[in-house]
Amino acid sequence: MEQAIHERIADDLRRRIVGGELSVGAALPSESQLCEQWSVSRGPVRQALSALRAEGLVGGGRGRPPVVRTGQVSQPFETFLSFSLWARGLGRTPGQRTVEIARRPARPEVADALAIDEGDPVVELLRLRLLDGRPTMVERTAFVEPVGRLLFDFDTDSGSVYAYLAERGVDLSVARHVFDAVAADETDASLLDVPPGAPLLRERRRAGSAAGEPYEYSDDRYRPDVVTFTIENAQRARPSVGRTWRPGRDDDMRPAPAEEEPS
Amino acid sequence: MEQAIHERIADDLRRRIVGGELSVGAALPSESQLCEQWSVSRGPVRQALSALRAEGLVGGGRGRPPVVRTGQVSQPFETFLSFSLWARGLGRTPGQRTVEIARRPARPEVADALAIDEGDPVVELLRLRLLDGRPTMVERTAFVEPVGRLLFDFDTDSGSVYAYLAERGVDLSVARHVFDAVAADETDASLLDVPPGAPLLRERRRAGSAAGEPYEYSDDRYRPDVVTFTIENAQRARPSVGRTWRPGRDDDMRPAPAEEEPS
DNA sequence: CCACCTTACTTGTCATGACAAGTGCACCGC
DNA sequence: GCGGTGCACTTGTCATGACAAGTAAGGTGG
Repeated sequence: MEQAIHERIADDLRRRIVGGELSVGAALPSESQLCEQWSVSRGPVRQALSALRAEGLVGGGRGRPPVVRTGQVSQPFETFLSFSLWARGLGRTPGQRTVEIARRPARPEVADALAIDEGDPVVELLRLRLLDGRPTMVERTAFVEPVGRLLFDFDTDSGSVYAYLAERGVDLSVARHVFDAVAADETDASLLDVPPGAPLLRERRRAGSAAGEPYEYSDDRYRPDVVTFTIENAQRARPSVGRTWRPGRDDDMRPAPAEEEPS
Repeated sequence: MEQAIHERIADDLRRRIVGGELSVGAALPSESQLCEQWSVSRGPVRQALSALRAEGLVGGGRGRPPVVRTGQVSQPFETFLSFSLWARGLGRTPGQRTVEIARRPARPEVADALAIDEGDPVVELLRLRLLDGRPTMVERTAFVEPVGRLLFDFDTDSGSVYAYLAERGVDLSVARHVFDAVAADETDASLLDVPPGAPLLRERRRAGSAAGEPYEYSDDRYRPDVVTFTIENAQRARPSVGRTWRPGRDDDMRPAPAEEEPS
């Protein structure tokens, strides 16, 4: 028995929900029916349904059979952390152009985020990320020195830094993302092909080990006409988060979007 | 017995964790100990721990007693939905200035978001939201007509629209938030006291009933120097989301933030 | 002194049984 | 026809019991 029964039940139901076999609003089999189908007691069945409920996939309550709430699944941790993995999962082609990689003393903001002293050495990476060849995001990442030094042995244009670090034994398992908006500076503007001062969606990310030790701090600036971030929120279920690609047109970025003005 | 035992156990442990009595990294009582303390079987105890695990508060695994992972709790649904409730929970004073409330035919974007026909009547509300008297957010909300009509009997400058709608029987129980960045138009600029074209953090929110029927669509534009949004993400636990107030200075918004430029 | 193994303790999983509480529908009386 | 009632079915909650699987510590043999 490799996988627990309740996980197999959950996986099966999840597959049927996201696959569309069970459409939104449709009623799932009742607990007793699932018990019969899988020849198990109510325990594992309830455990599976509880997991799906926590994911926000199914709803329902006492006296009411479970129903499909949505076919949307929250993006897993790795997908949410790595641009390359996210793009590939979307079926798009990720790309990158490394502008510079450098070892230099930590600036105050970086030192604070990485919990090291100002002036301690860090490895900073400045990359332009592409989606199907289109400029999408400017990434300014600072790694603590023991992690960053690994990057000098790696072609940062070739693939996912995250996957490379993972196979080198760097465990990134907790992350904190803070979102705001900034105006494009000269570097952003020329790389992303937008006018200077254009609004960009900024994600500042701090990621580290399970113990809370920070490994990387990143300042990512997205073209808001290409990428948005999404939070799905329900009364009782846990929120689900995701990064969303918007297949917009190239000329979509106007200085002031007047089309949404009321009156 | 008003509250189920497993909920009482979970509440007690949660209180002790966020209250600091159980610090991060500390071990919780083992299951058998909790069984003794509460004089219950393992069922409710495991249910309580499972809930806390889903909230990301505790970790641990087979053979290892549960440990406190973090004292941070995800903001509850209502707090994340209502500006007034959020501000008050923060200990700040929310304020609002209603610029206009109008009944008009739905524009295409609004009609699409509310799943009604273009030109169907909607009630649109344009408000400036304040935090401790400082301009913080411009809110453009469109309600479906049956809900929006209630607002004409309500002083939209007096308090929380959500609290009012809730007590009138409107159940907002699912919401979807999409984040991007836009440049401030003339209206935004004059209300928020920023230069036209300044970058704003935009949250577009669609909220509705549990059945998925949309009730409101809102375009909220935040001053990014005052409010940010946060996602806390861990390898196995569900993500926790929050809206964060940044006690910044008033002169913090420069045309181009050059201080974060590398090299 | 160190590597290995045994052992006690922990959590994960599952079965079985029982009752409470909520929902929806069919039936019945008016 | 219509409204109210009762019943069948559903999920929520909890007890008890059992075994598997993983962890950590202490003892043992080299």
